[in-house]
Amino acid sequence: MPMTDAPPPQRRRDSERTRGDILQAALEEFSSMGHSGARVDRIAARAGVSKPMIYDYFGSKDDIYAAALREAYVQIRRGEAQLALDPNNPRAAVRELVHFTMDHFRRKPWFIRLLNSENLMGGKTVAQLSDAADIQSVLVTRLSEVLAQGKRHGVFRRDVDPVECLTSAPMEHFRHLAERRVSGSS
Amino acid sequence: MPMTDAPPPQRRRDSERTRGDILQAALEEFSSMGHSGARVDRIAARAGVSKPMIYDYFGSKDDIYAAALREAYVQIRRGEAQLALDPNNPRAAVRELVHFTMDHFRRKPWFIRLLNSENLMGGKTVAQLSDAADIQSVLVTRLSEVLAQGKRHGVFRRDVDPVECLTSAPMEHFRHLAERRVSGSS
Amino acid sequence: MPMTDAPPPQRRRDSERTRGDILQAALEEFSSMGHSGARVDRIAARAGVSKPMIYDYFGSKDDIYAAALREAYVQIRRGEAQLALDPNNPRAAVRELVHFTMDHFRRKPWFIRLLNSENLMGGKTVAQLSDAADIQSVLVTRLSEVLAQGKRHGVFRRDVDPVECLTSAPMEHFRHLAERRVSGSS
Amino acid sequence: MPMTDAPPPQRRRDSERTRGDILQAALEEFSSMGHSGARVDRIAARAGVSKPMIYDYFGSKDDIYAAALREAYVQIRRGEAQLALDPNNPRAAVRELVHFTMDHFRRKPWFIRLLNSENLMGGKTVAQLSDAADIQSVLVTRLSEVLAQGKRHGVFRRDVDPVECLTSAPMEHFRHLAERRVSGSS
DNA sequence: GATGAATGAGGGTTCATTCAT
DNA sequence: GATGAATGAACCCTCATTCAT
Repeated sequence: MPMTDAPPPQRRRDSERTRGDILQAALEEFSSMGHSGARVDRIAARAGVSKPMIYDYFGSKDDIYAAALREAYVQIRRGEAQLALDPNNPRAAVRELVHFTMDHFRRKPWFIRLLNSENLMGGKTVAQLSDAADIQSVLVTRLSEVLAQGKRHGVFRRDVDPVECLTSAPMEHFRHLAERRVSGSS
Repeated sequence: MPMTDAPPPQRRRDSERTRGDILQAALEEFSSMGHSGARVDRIAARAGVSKPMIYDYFGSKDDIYAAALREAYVQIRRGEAQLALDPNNPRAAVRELVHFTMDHFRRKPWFIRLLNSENLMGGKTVAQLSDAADIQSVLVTRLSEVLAQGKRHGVFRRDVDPVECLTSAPMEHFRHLAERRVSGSS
Repeated sequence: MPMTDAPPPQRRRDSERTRGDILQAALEEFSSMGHSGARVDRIAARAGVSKPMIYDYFGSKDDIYAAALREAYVQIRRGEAQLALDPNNPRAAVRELVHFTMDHFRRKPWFIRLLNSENLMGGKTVAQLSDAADIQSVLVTRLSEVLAQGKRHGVFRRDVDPVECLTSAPMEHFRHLAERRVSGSS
Repeated sequence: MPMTDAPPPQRRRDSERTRGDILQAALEEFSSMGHSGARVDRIAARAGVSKPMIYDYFGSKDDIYAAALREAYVQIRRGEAQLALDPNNPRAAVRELVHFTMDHFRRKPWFIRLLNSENLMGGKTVAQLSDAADIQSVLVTRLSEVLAQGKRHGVFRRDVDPVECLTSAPMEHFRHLAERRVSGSS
């Protein structure tokens, strides 16, 4: 009579991994359901842990939301940091950055949905993450370099504040592009 | 003694107006809070009616949501219908349509937020509105006309399904524009 | 086939009475179980209402607790107010007051248990009831009168602050009496 | 090389001390927060041990509560046992006992609060401690001696059951004293 | 012996929805 | 037609308790 009955669920003892699993599950749940539509039970189920663990690792639903948002930004910034931007060709560098961002949107649709969900809850903005500045600094630094080079090369007409680029709503940005595109092609 | 067919119209007027008030309140609540963030109490308070009235006029929270979505589309379509599109200049006609849409987005920010909130509730899509087809038909018709003319004039290279234009995510649309814009300007 | 099935629970529509029922139930539950031992479910069950009603009438568990405490004081003060105290015999008046209080303790044992339960939750004291002063003022007034008369008649040796009488812990009071009694009788 | 019978005693010492620490922490927690207000986490933190240790040394929250209650009684009884009561002066002996008890209350306020907390949990009474009788027997014995002597000396009018003295609520006891005091002084 | 990690069972609170006037 | 009063079903969160190292 061999031991054929599967071992009991064998609760994970790896706290690092558990934390990651919860975060991933939260990312999925929040981006697909929004902040108020998300259910802590579902996050727990997706992560394969019990509900109280979520409160052990993160403090509350809002805290997991913040952590998920933070994680999303960390992921995209990490990708940007690994980009090889040619400092001598600022135009191409900007193009590269935009392309990477767009590609990230397409490859991880939950990202843009998660960002959108921010608008739907009063007051909770990514800017309120305690270390938001640190996280965004990666992009700011790279953008600054590129813009500085561009100015030096005479490619861009005037000083552009990289932080302003970040804070201007993407919609506005796209709107401009769209309008110019249409009028430009007539 | 003029206008003596009195009471009924007045009643109906009030009834109609109450319905409108509720709808407007729902529009505001849903677009600012999202589907699950919205509270029926708040809609009632905003509309200045009691909660049961809401269930009298609409059947359930989801029904009000659908009605609000419908109303939003009706409003934008009504605007489009009043647009004077030159059938002999399809390029300009498309430009006009896009401009109107963009302007609508800017003037009524709740519209785009309401549309976004759709993605955040599983399954509930505008397509599920019972008369979605009818509502959208205004735009479809106009777009069809324009595209047909354009094809005839040789402006557009190939058949374009107007419905496909509507269902493709706006983001995708913008992405194309953005990518072309960048590469086109290098 | 006569109508023998009892009418449905016939939900109470009398908000005044419902409020009173909840308060009474809370009084019982809190005094028998203490603040943290009390269960909102049980209060609701005792009062014969559903749980949400408790949150409609009072705002939270802590608020019902405060209301119950308040009610307890109101009840004992009401009794004191109806006491006929002879202003010309301060000694007898004090005796009367003490007797009434003791009797109240004996007739409504929950009262003293409810008061005791205060000590078991940090910070929550009767003094924190917003209108504590108003409620206690009945006793303060009566006590002041009696003490003033007593002083005038030369019965009490010196000014006694009635408020101090109230704030001094009953235990301390009893301890003094007990010690004097024992030593006095030796 | 003195004192080489080393490890075991030391171990036992530590074990004993850990147990004592937990008990002391429990005493503080239970008397300040009541039975249901007490948190096992806090007891562990106060005692400087991990939570599972508590379940190793005691079996459950209720068991710690019982142990704390027991410890409280053991402490007061130990004090009483060391009292030098003059068997030939029963009146003074009783006075001494009462004085000691009152002093104990004053010096260790948590004692009376812990006792009070009993009333606030249904069913859990000191009487349910398995060895309650043994613990209380110290006082019973001493009281019996004193009362017996008193009767022999003709100081007390009739048989008094010492156990009844213990079970009658302290409040009742104080009430008698208070009433007599007031009426006696008129 | 000691502990970090994990959980079942329940507690307080909210919310969409209905009843009865 | 209109509403104050009421509720079932969750939802977020906590807590005593145990497992596995």
